Amino acid sequence: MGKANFQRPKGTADLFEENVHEWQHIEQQARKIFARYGYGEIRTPMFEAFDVYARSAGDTSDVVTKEMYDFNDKGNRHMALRPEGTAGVVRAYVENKLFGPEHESPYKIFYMGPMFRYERPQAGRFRQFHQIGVEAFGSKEPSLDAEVITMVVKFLASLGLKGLKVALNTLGDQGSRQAYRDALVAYLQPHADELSKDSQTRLEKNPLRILDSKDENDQKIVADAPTIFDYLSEESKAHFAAVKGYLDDLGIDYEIDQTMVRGLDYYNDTIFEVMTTDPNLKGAATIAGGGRYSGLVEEFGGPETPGIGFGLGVERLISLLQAQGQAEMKPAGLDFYLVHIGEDTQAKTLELATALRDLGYSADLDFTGRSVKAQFKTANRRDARFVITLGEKEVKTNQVQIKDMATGHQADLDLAKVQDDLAGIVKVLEAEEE
RNA sequence: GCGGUAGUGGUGAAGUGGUUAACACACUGGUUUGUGGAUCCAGCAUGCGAGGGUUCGAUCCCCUUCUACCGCCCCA
Repeated sequence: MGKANFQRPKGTADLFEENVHEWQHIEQQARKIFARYGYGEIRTPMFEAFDVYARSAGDTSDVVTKEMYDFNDKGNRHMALRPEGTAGVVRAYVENKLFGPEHESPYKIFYMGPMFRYERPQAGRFRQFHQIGVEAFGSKEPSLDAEVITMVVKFLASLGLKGLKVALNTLGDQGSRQAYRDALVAYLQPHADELSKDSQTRLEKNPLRILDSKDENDQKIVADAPTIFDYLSEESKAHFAAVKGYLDDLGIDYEIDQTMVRGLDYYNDTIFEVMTTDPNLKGAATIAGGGRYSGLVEEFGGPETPGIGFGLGVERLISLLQAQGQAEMKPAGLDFYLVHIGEDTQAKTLELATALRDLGYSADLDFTGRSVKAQFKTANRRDARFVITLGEKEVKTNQVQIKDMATGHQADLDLAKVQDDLAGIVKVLEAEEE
């Protein structure tokens, strides 16, 4: 293990080889599908002024009070590594006046990259983790809610995931939410003594959280609590009904979950989560979470603009993919592996490899002076389609051997005419495979 | 931030207060020297997360620390 001081920071990961392939696949899939829905990419800084996050998340939220990875820079500015994507995107939206008339509305964008939270690592929870997220600004239309939800579902489906469910709820508008909150507190207050310790503090800080408490007794008490649906304004009711209607039309399955709430204050109306029912990820069942919000753009000095978005945890997504055996982790096999014998062949071999690469093939060779047998073993391990052998003899005659690793058949290849010959020879060898 | 479990080579792991730390996989080399995926042979931890202590002696006992994992808070 070596020196203890050179360990990677707590809660971070090094990704390489197979792991990277799955990441690339996911990111590529996201770009492809989001583009179909008209979402362009936005890249914002990985850190912002501390206040950007404090302002958007609410000063008392856990994210701000205990999870922020913050620091003072050399100019004594209070900065923070981004704990989530929305705040930075909203800041950029306002700062670049993307609400201006020359830009599309709704303004639809996605982002992907690392996020940071100073907390104790655990299953599906890291100090540096990655999110793929989406935001759409400037439309209150419920059809946009439906589009966003549909897009996540389609994206996840494209990765071959199974056992997912979309949980849907509404928080109502500001007024509905406040009225409901009061009603909930009024209902719970008489039971305060019976509530779990955690829920007693939640009663003060964030009563809605009690709804999804894990404590059994809390759940019993909550079972008879009033629901948000009793307090929705007509407008919020209509909005939610419309979202459900669109999702039904689109054939997207969802479940209404009245106990689902949000950690951040700015959400209202539609909220949703995509969760897995896979028991392996019980502690990190939520793969993606999002919803509609209002007031954020104003908070950053822009015009009143509604928004909707979601964030998706890539690490969680990957553990789920792996649990389901869906992770595609085989690297692509090599087209050509060049075996060379003798020291004088190195130059010629490198030359041939370069020529093959210029022709668009993948090709590799040995750089450690190993035996022919060893080189063939490597070719095999690299899943090479063809092996080309160069020895003293071949260099002299300019005729090399090309071997089809699947069949063992060999043919001669004229080095002087690689470009013209190759395709023909490959065709012949392939024919012999029949 | 709180509580719990663990930490042996590239990997999975066995193991004991006392000369050479099992076994398997992987890897490297060889099996007549220019040909792979099989078999067989050989090699592969001066070291048991790090630091300190107890002891004649510690990988195995004690303390501290780091890290990972599990649960809570919270969340992706």
